[in-house]
Amino acid sequence: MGRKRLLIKRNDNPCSRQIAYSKRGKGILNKATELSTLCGADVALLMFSPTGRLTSYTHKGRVSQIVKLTVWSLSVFLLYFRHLDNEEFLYESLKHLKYEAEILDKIERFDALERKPCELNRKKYEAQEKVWSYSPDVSNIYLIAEAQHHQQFVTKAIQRIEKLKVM
Amino acid sequence: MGRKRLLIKRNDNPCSRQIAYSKRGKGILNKATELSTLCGADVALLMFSPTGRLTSYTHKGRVSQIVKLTVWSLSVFLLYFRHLDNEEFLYESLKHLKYEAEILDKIERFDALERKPCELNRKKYEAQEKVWSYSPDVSNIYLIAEAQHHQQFVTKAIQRIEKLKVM
DNA sequence: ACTGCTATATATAATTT
DNA sequence: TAAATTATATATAGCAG
Repeated sequence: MGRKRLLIKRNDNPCSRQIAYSKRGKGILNKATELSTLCGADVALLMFSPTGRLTSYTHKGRVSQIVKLTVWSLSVFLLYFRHLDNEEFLYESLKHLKYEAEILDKIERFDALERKPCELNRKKYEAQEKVWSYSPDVSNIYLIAEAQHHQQFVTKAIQRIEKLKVM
Repeated sequence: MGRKRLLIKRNDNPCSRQIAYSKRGKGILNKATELSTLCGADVALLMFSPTGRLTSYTHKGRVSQIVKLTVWSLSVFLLYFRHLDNEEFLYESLKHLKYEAEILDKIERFDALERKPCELNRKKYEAQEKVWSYSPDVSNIYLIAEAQHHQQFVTKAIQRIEKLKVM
């Protein structure tokens, strides 16, 4: 889409790489917005620029809000590891984390069990297909805290489902 | 980009909405891939189709792998709530969750502290800007489990940072 | 739904300001 | 060096099978 046909290979010039990112980033953000409004699709887009800056898009739906919050936590953690030697940065991170924790403290009034959206009771094979179609490759996880975190999450999910199966 | 200029408004025809999603979904997926390879950017893209099917893209980097795994957990949970009345679906979910838990069990050999990538020691204001530029709106979270989950995560992050500040 | 086609709208690489 | 312009490549709306 430019004056020259472009090979999709890593651009080794840091300057033009950043320019390309800036342009294409805006483009894809626009596409995500269009897809979301046009088709009513729940879209979450996360982009870390070559210099590490995060840009994200999510429409106002439920799934994306949760994803956004999760990613925020992760991005803070990753920034923390990148800037371990920067005292002042750590202090700023800390302040922000405390603030977020306070907000999160107030969320407990919501309860998912009051919101069972069973209107989408589709055929069994459809449901199964969905579950199996998403198989994450977990071989590249480096943070032990993350692994444990997810492990706990999945374990709780199992317990919860098992409990509801018995009821 | 079609034969007619299109208003970016919700398409109320379910059939053509699905077709538009199918085409534009592929397009944005391609854009995400290009952005990632061309600019070396860490991109995560998550799209739920109008019928609820998840398509995701992440390059092979660390951040996105974690995000992908997180989102997988969330998507299973959300599907679970949508299909509460479907016994067989629950059983299939359960099988898959158990399998994932086993994989996660084997991840503990990685340790983030051996991988401190301090090469990006930039100016303070840059770091601060990054942290503050991402302010998630947490007002639309409906799952109490999710809120607690994130709260715990953030609390642990605080403790860890405070511990390292003292050292 | 799913391909392929084509006319047209959009995105963007190179260039200029 | 960032923003605007321009020439071209790409994406896709409307069709057809």
